[in-house]
Amino acid sequence: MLTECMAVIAGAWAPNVIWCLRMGPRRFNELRIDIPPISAKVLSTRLSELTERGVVQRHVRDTSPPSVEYELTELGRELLPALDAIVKVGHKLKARGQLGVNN
Amino acid sequence: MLTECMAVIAGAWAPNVIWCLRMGPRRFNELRIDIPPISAKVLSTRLSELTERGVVQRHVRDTSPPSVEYELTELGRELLPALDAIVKVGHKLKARGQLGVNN
DNA sequence: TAACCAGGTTTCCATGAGGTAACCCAATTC
DNA sequence: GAATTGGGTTACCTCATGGAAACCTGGTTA
Repeated sequence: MLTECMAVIAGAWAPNVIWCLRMGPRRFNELRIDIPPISAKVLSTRLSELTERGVVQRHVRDTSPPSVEYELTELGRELLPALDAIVKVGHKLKARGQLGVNN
Repeated sequence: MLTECMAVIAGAWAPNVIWCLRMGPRRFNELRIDIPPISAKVLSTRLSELTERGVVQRHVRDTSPPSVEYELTELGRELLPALDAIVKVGHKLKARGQLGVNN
């Protein structure tokens, strides 16, 4: 049950993608810049998974060359408070010097 | 930043362990029963990581044979609303037939 | 004296997710 | 006609992670 639900945000960089989209729509290459270590392969995989899961929407705008925008769905936006809560705990732990991660 | 904070709940079954501890202290072998597919190795790894991160506390009770209880710290309990939020979204997606996971 | 318990630890192995880098396509600009 | 741009896809490799199963330790009971 929990396992199943956690699958919504599973996969490398998935939470980051959701997080970057919280401010509004973003294009493929913008996301690559927002999340520097992500590769095109993984970003595209993650975006299609998240789209398939109904968390993200893909819009193709008929410009030339066509540009593609990704944005959170309403349901996707419901994940933001969850990520927020995790970030808060993360900060507290960091303040205590626990949580020894790099970036 | 987010990446760093997400590390708090990283590793297989980590969210499940936290989730199982939400009702109160639990012993090693109880957790193995609560989360059937977890192996002793992974459970013990996860418990020590979570303890190190300050999310879980380990109590050895001087019985014979000594029993060990694990319980959420105050900080650990702050993760519960986050997991809750994710579960809620998971349920909505499931109701829509998206999210094709097994268990 | 042998077996049993809790609470792990150790060894070994396979797998699959992620990283790198090269490539693709069509339209546009130089 | 060559290069660029956006938005990817493909092929290949690697290495960390998790699973399985055996083992350990010290006290207890049969």
